[in-house]
Parts: sequence; C-alpha cells; structure tokens
Amino acid sequence: MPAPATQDLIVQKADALFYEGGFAATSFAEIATALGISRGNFYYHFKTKDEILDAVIARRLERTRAMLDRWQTESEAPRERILSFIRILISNRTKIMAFGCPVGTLCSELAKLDHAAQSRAVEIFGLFRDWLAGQFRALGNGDRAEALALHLLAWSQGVAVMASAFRDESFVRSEVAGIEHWLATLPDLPQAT
Amino acid sequence: MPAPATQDLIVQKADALFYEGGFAATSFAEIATALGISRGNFYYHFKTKDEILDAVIARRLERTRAMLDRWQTESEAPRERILSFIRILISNRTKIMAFGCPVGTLCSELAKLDHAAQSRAVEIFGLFRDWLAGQFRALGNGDRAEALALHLLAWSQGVAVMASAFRDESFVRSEVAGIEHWLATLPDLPQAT
DNA sequence: GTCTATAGCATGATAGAC
DNA sequence: GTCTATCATGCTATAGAC
Repeated sequence: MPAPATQDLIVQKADALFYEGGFAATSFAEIATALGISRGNFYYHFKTKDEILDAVIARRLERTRAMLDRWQTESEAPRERILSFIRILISNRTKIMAFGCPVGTLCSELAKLDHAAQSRAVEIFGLFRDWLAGQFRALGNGDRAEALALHLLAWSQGVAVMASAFRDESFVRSEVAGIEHWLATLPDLPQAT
Repeated sequence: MPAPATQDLIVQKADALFYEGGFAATSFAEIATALGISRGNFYYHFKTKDEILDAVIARRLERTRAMLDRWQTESEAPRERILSFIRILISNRTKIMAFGCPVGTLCSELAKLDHAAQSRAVEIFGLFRDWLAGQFRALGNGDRAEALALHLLAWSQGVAVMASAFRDESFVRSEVAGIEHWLATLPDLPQAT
C-alpha cells in the first residue's frame, strides 16, 4: 500500500477545514500549515481554490455513495435502513452541535456566494433524497416517496441548524426520538402485485 | 421627521448584504458602494466590522420583537398567532429560496467562525422560541411548550435549508401545508383551573 | 514534487484635509 | 460628517530554484 498522495491529503484536510471553518474563511495557508507543507506546493496539485472545492465535493459525493451502499447492505428492511440515516444525527452530534451539517452549511454558504459549485454540492443532498425515496417506495409509499424523503431530509437539517445554534444535546435526542416515532407510525402499505 | 442618519443607513444596508452574501464575504467597500458613501466615512460611525455586526444583530432583535408584538396584537387565538409565524415561509419564499433563513444562516456562519457574536445572534432564535412556547402554553401544552416551540423552529429551519438548496417552491408549499396540518391536529388541552 | 520568493490585489483600519 | 489619501496585512496565485 503506497503512502497517501499529497493531493489526497490536501483534499482530506480541506474537507475537514471547510466543514469546521467554512469555505471562504479557510485559507490555503491554514490548510498548508495543518499539513506541514508549503503554500507554493499547493499549486502543483490544484490551480485554484475552486478546484480544491470541486475535489472536496467529489470526495463527499463518493463517500456518501459508499455510506449509502453500506447501509443498503447492512440492513434488509427499508425501515432499518432509514434508521441508519436518522442515527447519524446521534453519532455525529458533537460535530453537528459545533459546526452544523456539513452538507447543509456548505450548500447555504455557496448559495450566498453565488458560487458555481453550489449545484454540485446540492447533488450530495440529491443522493440522500433518491436513496431515501427508494426506501419509502419499498415501504409501499410509492406516490409520495420523494416528498417523504425531502421531508425527512428537511427535518434532519432543521435539527442540525438548531443543534449548532443552541448546542443542546437533549434537543437533538428528543427530536431524533420524534423522527423515529414518525417513521414507526408511517403506514406500511403492501405493494400491489 | 429628520432624514435617516447615515449610521442607520449603514446598518440597514449591512443587514441586507450580510443576509444575501454572508457576513465574512461582505466587505466595507461593498456596503459603501451600495450606499454611495466612501469607505473612510464608515469608520466615523463604526470602529470595526464587528461593531457593525453587533448593530445588525441588535436591529434584527428589535425588529423581531416588533414583529412578534404585532402578531400578538393582530390575533387573539394562539393557533392563529402560530400561523403568522408559519406563513413567513410563504411570504418570504423568494428570498429564502435564494439565501436561506437570515437567522439560521447567520448563526451557522458565526458558529464556524467561532465568532463572539454568535450567542447574540442565537438570541433571535430565543425570541421566537419563547414567543412560540407562550402560544403552545396558551393552548394547554404547558409541559411540552418549549419542546413544541423548538420543534416548530427546527422544522421551519429545515424547510429553509432545503428550499435554498433545491430552490423548489412546491416543496416549500407542501411542507408549510404539512406544518399547518400538524398544528391543526395538535391536541388543544383545556387548562386545569 | 517540494520549496522560497514575490507579484498583484482586496481587505480592514488609520490620518488628516475640508 | 464626509472625504481622499495611505498603511499594514492577508489573500490567491505565479515564477523559478532545487
């Protein structure tokens, strides 16, 4: 196994720092210092800051796809799979209370910056939406599968925003319990065969 | 009535530009150009950019209080008052689809910047939370009034995030219908006397 | 592939004329 | 109160040595 390429190290570190400090406010110098490389070396791997952003978004898309595939494999029942999604609010609660949701905050920032990469960032939401819609469809809610997926995404985004504002862990836990109750009481319509 | 003071014009314009472009990404030059005044003049009214941010947050707090008071006066029934809150998602939908919620996006940005003013910005959420909790209490949900208020706030924040990501007006309308249905089916417990 | 050095620009902030 | 300089700093980005 080869040592990780510098290019990958840059993307990995930029991903974390963009999340924790925002895209615009994170400078090359900050990333370089964190990696122990020089600013100049940066431009051998990426021509512009926007190229790094593209690479970060590509990395997040790839990792999201991998995570959804993992959830798909780990559980057979659609309801269990949806619970995998819901529970990232719990497992990532510390970072979410500090920095919000990585996808939501990036999309919001890029919207304000009127940045060309915004639509690519929204594709990450699109992956979740389509995957969740597939699960709701498997539960027999074919006609409103996409609306249910968007509703669940919005709910979790709202929890993330409020969690980072008030930094209240008990709020996160009580909302997650509410989401789980909502899911459990969703009618499980048998598919017409 | 005197002409609006330059100081107020600066705060007013900064408020709008911080919303539309973010706090960090909005420069003095941008605000000054938009107002037709010089950058130098700025520092007669505010010593630092953070002072402008403080003034913007104070303005938002004041205007939020005024809006809540208006809703309180315009409707007698708590349920009607809560509907006033819900319907800003509809009346402000164009700006929300472009820039998200002004409160949520500011709190998120300040959290990432680890900015001292974050707690002040969160106070705006606090005003909504307390006012909404008061309405739920009047509906007889005394024991869970605050949880209901936070839940409604989170829901609307989630709608705002997804609205600015996908820019889908029909999603906003269908979620608002969902919130209204949730409110209508909330049990209206009679108060113990 | 990594470095140092530096260009070129925008920023927040200051000084001082009017 | 408003203006025109101007400073110092930090940024993205480039050039070129090693």
